[in-house]
Amino acid sequence: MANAPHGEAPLRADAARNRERILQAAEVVLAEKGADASFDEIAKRAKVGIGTLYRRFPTRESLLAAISDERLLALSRTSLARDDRLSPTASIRAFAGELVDHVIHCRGLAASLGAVMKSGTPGCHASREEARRLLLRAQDTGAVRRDVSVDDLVCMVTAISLAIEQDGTDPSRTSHRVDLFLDGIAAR
Amino acid sequence: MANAPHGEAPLRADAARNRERILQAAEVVLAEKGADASFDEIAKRAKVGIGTLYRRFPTRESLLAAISDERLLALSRTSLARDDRLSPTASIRAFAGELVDHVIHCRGLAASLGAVMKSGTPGCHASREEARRLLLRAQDTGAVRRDVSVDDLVCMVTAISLAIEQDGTDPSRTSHRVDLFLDGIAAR
DNA sequence: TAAAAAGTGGAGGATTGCTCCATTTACTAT
DNA sequence: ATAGTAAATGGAGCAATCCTCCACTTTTTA
Repeated sequence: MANAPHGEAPLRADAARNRERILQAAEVVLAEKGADASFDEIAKRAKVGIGTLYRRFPTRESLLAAISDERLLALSRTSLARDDRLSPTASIRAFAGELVDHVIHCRGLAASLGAVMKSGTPGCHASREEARRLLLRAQDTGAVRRDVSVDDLVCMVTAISLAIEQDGTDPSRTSHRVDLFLDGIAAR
Repeated sequence: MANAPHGEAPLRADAARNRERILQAAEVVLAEKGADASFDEIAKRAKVGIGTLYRRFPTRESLLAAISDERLLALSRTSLARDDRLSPTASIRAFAGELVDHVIHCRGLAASLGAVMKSGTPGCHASREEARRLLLRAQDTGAVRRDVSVDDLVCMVTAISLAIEQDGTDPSRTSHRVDLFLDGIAAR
């Protein structure tokens, strides 16, 4: 587990410890109360002053990004690792499905997924890169239209997740929807 | 212009007047500051006490639904009226495109579109009905897959609108995107 | 071990959400 | 017309949350 902000200077020992405490607390609180849980509560649970929380994670988005980071990194790696076993389209399908699963798991993340994915955290960056790679591969083999972008893909994932979160769509419809969207971007 | 809540007892004259004022103010403020604009500001602009606003629209969603209502009703009617002039697929395309336009116009509506459409307001209800009708017709002529639901369609509209709202995609690409996704639900 | 750098906590000002109820206004029945 | 009543109003005010700021503490460095 990385105890440093991906950005620059390494943290002082106590700061790194606190950062970790915050992330753990945040994960619990967010899973419990959704992505708009109060920062005060997170700080309290982490036994850290509110100031410390803000210093480390100036925006809600940066906190969400940090929490998602490891998972996204793992997702990207397994995706990369398996794609010689799957067709380009099937790879995208799998990756998108797993992404939805993660977003659903962090209740409320959906609404800010787009911003989070652009946050530059290693995992977020890696997963955007992986999405790009998947799309390019599929486009090169002629399976997907040329005019589809990574952002289009992220938007799909967002919309599917939102639907599940908000109007209580049955999560089992996820893969059906992913299919629909993917057929939409398929070349023909 | 309906001056009554769709639900029950008709409003008193002054209340109806105020309701209308609120809706007009809300439309302006929401278009200006997005769907999470403060209720206080809306009340102030409508020259109405905050209490009045809450009495009439207890939730943000109910306000959004009321604002969308007339427009959605109109959309449904024109859609119904023109469908002998358009192919089933073209009808859906047109309807979906107009829906996206409306959602874009109410900045921030996209994220709660699903919930709003289920609110039961006459316009929201009518447009869901119209969507259902369009889908069924297209499915009966074999133009669209059997496994596509109204909610799937709403989800797509959400995705397209989100894409435009969030990463500032050029709205002129809307119809292109609608095409993209409609191809996805086409039978083949 | 002392100076410098980094980090901390939480008080507090600002904003917003929402409730509550004394007062005002519109309807209704006579 | 008018009195009675039911509906509607406005905004004070409490609670929750956001986020900044800075006097103080802890770690690192030389």
